[in-house]
Formats: sequence, C-alpha cells, structure tokens
Amino acid sequence: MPKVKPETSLARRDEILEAAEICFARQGFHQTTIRDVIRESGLSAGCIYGHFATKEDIIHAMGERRHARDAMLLSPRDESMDPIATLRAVAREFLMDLQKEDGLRIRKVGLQLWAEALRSKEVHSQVIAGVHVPISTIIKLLQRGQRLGTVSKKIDPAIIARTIVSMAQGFVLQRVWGEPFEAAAALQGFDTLLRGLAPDARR
Amino acid sequence: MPKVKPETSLARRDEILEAAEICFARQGFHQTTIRDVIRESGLSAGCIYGHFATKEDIIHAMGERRHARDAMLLSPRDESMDPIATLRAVAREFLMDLQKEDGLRIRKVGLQLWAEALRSKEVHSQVIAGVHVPISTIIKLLQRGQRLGTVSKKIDPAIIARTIVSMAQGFVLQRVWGEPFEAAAALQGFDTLLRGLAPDARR
Amino acid sequence: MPKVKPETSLARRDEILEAAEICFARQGFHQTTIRDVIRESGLSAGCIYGHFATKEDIIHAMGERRHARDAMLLSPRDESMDPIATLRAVAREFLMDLQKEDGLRIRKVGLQLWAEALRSKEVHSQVIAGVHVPISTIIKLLQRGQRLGTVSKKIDPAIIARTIVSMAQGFVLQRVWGEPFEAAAALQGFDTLLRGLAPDARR
Amino acid sequence: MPKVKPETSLARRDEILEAAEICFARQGFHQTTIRDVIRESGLSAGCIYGHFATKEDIIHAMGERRHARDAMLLSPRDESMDPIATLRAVAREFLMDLQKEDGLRIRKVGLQLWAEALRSKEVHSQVIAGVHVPISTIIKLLQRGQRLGTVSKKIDPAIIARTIVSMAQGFVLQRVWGEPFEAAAALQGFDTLLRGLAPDARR
DNA sequence: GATGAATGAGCCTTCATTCAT
DNA sequence: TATGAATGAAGGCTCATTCAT
Repeated sequence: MPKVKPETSLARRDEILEAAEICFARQGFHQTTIRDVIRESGLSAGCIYGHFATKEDIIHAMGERRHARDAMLLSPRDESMDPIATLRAVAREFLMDLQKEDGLRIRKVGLQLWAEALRSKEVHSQVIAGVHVPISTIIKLLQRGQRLGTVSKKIDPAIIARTIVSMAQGFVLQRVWGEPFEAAAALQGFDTLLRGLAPDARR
Repeated sequence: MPKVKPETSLARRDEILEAAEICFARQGFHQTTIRDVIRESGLSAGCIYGHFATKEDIIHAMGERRHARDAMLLSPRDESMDPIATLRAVAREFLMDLQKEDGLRIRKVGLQLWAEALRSKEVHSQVIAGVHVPISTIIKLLQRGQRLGTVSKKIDPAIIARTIVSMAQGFVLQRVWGEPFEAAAALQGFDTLLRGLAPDARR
Repeated sequence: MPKVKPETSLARRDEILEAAEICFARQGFHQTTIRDVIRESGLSAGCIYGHFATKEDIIHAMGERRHARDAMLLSPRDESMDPIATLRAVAREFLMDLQKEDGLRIRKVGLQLWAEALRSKEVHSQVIAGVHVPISTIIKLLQRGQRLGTVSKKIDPAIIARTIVSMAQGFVLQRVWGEPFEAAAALQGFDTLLRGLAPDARR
Repeated sequence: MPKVKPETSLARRDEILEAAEICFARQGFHQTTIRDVIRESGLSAGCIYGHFATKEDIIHAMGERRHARDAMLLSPRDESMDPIATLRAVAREFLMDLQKEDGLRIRKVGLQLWAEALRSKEVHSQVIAGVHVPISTIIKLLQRGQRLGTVSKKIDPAIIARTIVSMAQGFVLQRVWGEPFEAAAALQGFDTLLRGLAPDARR
C-alpha cells in the first residue's frame, strides 16, 4: 500500500511515527486526527498517505515500534549471572525507563494499544506477542533458578512469569496516570515477590 | 441538562447504561456510536439524550457504575479474621468475579476507562478514586498484620498495597485479552507474594 | 386542529401567546424552541399542542395579535379635525407607543414577521394586510386635505401614504435596534415631510 | 479556523457566498440548510467548512458583503454638485438598484439581517455600521446645503438624515414584499420631503 | 384538559482519504 | 514524491410533535 519504496525513506516514516506518537500519547488514537499528525509533523496529508495506507496502519506501525523497543529493553544478557539477580536487574532497568520522559510517552501509547487490543485482531496479536517475550524470558530464568536451587521447585515458572509481568503492567498503569509510585518503591514490591520464591520460604 | 426529571425512572438510565456497556465492551467508546446504543437499547436518540447530555456523559456514568461495583466487591468484611487470610479471600473473590461473563464485560469497559484516563480529567479522577479504595483497604489490613505479627515489620504497607493492586490490574489485562491465566493460577502467584510478606522470610 | 373548544379558554391561548411573544422578541422565531415557550409559560408541551396545532400556527396567531394591536392604535378617530393635524396626532401616538416596553417588544416580533413574510405566504398576507390599514387611512386623510385645500393637489395621496408608512417602518427599525432616534426627533422628521405637502411649497 | 489558506481562492469563498445568498433570499437563514447551500453551489460540505467555520460565519460574511455593496453604492461623488441634487441623485441610484434582480435579492437577505440583528451582537454591529454610512454622508450634505443656503437652517441635519434613511428602509421593505411601490413613485415621496427642507418652506 | 417522557427525522459538522497539480 | 483543496459518508445532537396516563 505505501506508495514509496520502503528503503527510500524510512526516515520519513519515522518522522511521521514520531509525530503520531506525540499526538497519540496526548489525545489517544481516536481523538487524534490526521490533521493533528499533519500539524505535529509539519508534513502534508498526501505525504503521510504516501507512507501509510490508513490511519489504522499508523497504529499498527506504532505497535511494532513499541514492541521493538520492549524487545531491546528486555534483550538477552549475561547468562552467567544468577537468574534472580538477572531478573532483578531487568526489572530495575524497566522501571528506570519508566521514569524517563519518552519512556513514559511510549507507555501511554502502549496503554491505548492495550485497550485497542479488545477491538482489533491485529493489535491484539501484537500485544500478546509483546507480552510473550518477557514471559518466556522469565520462564527460562526461573527454570534455571530451579536447576541451580535458588528458586523453589514448588512454584510453576509459567505462573510466576505471568505474575511478574502482571505486576509490571500495573506499575506502568500507575506511572502513566501520574500516581506516586516511583521505581524504588516498585522495586521493593518486586523484591517481596522474589522473596516468596526462595526455596525454603515458609507458609 | 437532563430533560426528564431526575427522579423519574432511574431504571431507564440504567437500561441505557446497560446497553452502552455492552457496546463499549464490544467496540470501545469511540467506535461505539450513539446509533449503536440506540439499537442495543431499543430506545430512541431523543430518549437517550433526555437522560444524558452527551456521549461523554454516558462514559462518565459508566465510570461511576464501575466504581460502585468495585466498591461493593471490596466492601468491608469480617474484621476478626486474620488479615492475610482476609487479603487472600478478597483476592479470591475478585479473581472469581473475573471468570464470570459480566464481570469480564465490565472489566473490558474498565480497560477503556484506564486508557481514557490519560485524556479526560474527569475519568482520571474516577480511575484514581477507584484505585484508592482497594489500596487503603489493603494498607489497613497489612498494618493490622504487622501489629499482630503475621506480616513482616520491614515492609512498607503503602508500597505493598500498590504492588498488590498492580498485580490485580495485570491479571485483569490478561483476562480481558483472553490469555490463559485462570483464577487458580493467579491465586498461586498472589500466594507467592504473600509468602514474601512473612516476618522471617529471608532477604 | 386545536383540540379544545375555542371559547373554552381563550385565556389559556393568550397565556401561551404572551409567553411566545417574550421568547420570539428575545430569540426570534427559529431560535425559539417549544421548550422555551414551555419554560416561559409554565405549561406543558401537551397543553400547548392542545391549543395550537403547530409552531407555525403560533407564529400566525402572533401575527394576528400584532395586526389587531395596530388596528386599535390606528383606529378611526374624530373626523372633524384637520386631516394634517389628525395625521400628526396618529404619528405621535404611534411613536409614543414605541417608547413603551411592550410596544417595543411587539415591534421586535413584528420585525421577525416582516422577514418571515419573504418565506411564508400566510405571514406575507398578514403583513400586507397590516400595512394596508394605515395606508388607506392616510390616503383618505390626504384626499380630504386636498378637498379642503390644506394639502397640495399636485401630490398623489397613494404615493405619499406609502411614503409615510415607509418612514414609520424605518423609525421602528431604528428603535428596535436601540438606535438613539427618539419620538420627538422622529416627529420633527415627520413634520418636515408634512411641510412638503403644503399647497404652495416651492420646488 | 479556515482549513484552507486564506489567500487561496477568495473566488471559492465568493462562490459559496453567492450560493448562500440565493438560498438565504429564498428561504431565510434558519430555513436554509447547509445541504441547500451545497446543492446550490455544487460544492461539498467539507469544502464549505474549509472556508467558513460555521453556518453563523457564513451569515456574518454575508453581512460584510452587503455592507460593502452599500458602501459602494453610496460612495463619495462629485462634491461640486448642489447638495440637494446630490442627495436626489444618490436616492435615485439607490432606488434604481432596488429594481434590479440581484439588488432585490441582496435586500431580501438584508431584511433577514435586520431581524437577525435583534439576536446577534455581531450582526447588530454590522447593521448599525451599515446604517451609519449613509447617515453621516447625508448629514454632511445637509450641512453643506445649510451653508450654501439651499437647506433651511432650522432643520437638524442628524434628524433629517435618519428620517431619510428611515424612508429608504421602508421603501426596501415594500419592494422586497413585492408591493407596487416603484422607483418613480418612491422618488416622488422623497421629493416631497426635500421640498420640506427648503429654507422658506412654511411652518 | 393537562402532563411530560418518548419519538425519529434531519441538522450541523468532522475527518479519513483522494487526486490534480 | 509532496502538496493541500476537495470529497462525502457518517457522527453527535436537537426539537417539533405524539400519546399513554
């Protein structure tokens, strides 16, 4: 559909997405008009429609962009480290990113996408795929922890992975709403959960 | 604004909200047209606008409705029970509600509201108020737990309360997306966190 | 069309017209809603539609009302007086009426009717009929003046009658717009015209 | 507000106003729908709203247009001529214009504006401004006439100016209603008034 | 007769998208 | 490729009118 060769000006595409992201974070998808994106980007309608077939298309590209950013944030790292420590490090990085201005902005768009996933099959797939990346990473870490004996063998890695991701999602919500839930505090909450993973934690 | 006397037929108002909820859950606020609500409710445009001044107004009323439902779900209960057990019971009830058809439906609308809170001052207030109800309930339970010695004195009740709420929010997200994260599994994850609250849990 | 016997409650009809007049003077016909009239009259929609078949009907009744008032204002008087003096007396009375609050109000509605006459055959007839009353009265006065020798025989009574009515209409316009054109000044202008009617006025 | 650059195609703006004028003269402002203007102009809704923010805006622009046309009609002319003769010439031109098809049409819209002036502050200002142009022109002519001795020193130029304008307004009314009051007849009436201005006209 | 909730046609306006330049 | 005026389907909302009580 895009009428220009993809490689010719990915820069232009990015320019558009950047402007769209600003608008989407500020007003949501459906309150953002193409004219808003035009104004924000300084480009013209024709130009935007040369790079994206529909507004929906821009939303999908936005989803990909978010996905890519997350994948980078949660990319594979030093496998020699202790799994629990790795988990904590990743969580820390994730939470720190939420403190930054543009980390927050993309999360606001992310929340829109979460809602949009209820309506759009395509966005739903993106969101689910996006969630499965950290889940499987965490599962692997927990399994390694169980093998190493630092994680209780009684817990189900799949369940805990989803639990951890849930917590992260909730942190995101409270952050984008501007609630006073800083990275340090969130990390304390996370640590409490980690404590519950210890092999001999009482019940 | 309402063109009919407020005391007349709150039932009619509810009828409209019921229809709107079905539409909103299915298509989102902005994809739902008043015509959709008209079709779903079997009423006329004029009648709807006799009870709500604008579409936005319907969204706000929807927010109140959700808020009310949550408050009921998390209403005060037997104070003689062990705080941790109480916490677990509330969590259980909340998760069971998510399994039911209309519990799910209202959560889908809730997700829309979470997103809407980024744009609308009014919805934002509602959402924040809605979140503060369980937070303060949980804080009180944790403080009682600390006094009774069943909860570690090292944890900060406010932080843990927010962490628990975060987890719940994440559970909701995964449920409304149709992810395979059932109540029982979610409860296991919750229990893991509770374990981390125990007074002598290792650090 | 009115569903109540006409003689039963002309008072109720008048009540409605009174309220409508207030609304019409304030907002014009088309900006006035039936709800406005309902609010102003303290009656109900059903009641109003029991006395008038349509909103258009109310406008027509309004026209009749205005017509009647004008006919009264310009009703036949002492025929023994000097025609020019009579003319002046009528003009004076007319102009004084315009200084009064409710005289002004009905003229505002009258202006709406003048405009409405362009669209509605029915209102057009009313307006024309309303204009012909003073015209024929004035023609008769001028003809008598010509017979008596106080009015130049060179002038055409029909033309001067229309000219006088034109002046009066213009006075009304400026009054309803709130322009500083008081009765006394208008009367001076009128006198200047009368002077031009004198049998030996030079040219 | 305009979504197209203001300098681009004033012609298009005029095209819209032309179509609107036809509709307004035929049906009045409030009976004219945007659809009517669309049909009459052959343009689209979007296009019209690219040039005018609201329907009200079109009405205001219409007022300006009428104002401009009047100013042109009554524009300054040969100052060496006798003031009374000038006055008569202007009146003549004005009355002849009323005989023409489009002169009549714009006067019909003018009548709507006169009525609208009761409701709209903005239209009111336009109408008043429009009326003040001829008034001040006439005042100056009369004052010059008084200096030259062709106009009685006893009359108040301001009052007579308003009187003359009143007469003109009344002529307009009768013309737009289709009354048999032709330019020649109206001019006779006007002459009668002028006669009353002569220095030695009897009192 | 009176009430007022309900009706529904239709209005003004927006906005995603196209296309001649 | 880029531009931006133009398109027109569709949305939110109003309001004259009806009718069961």
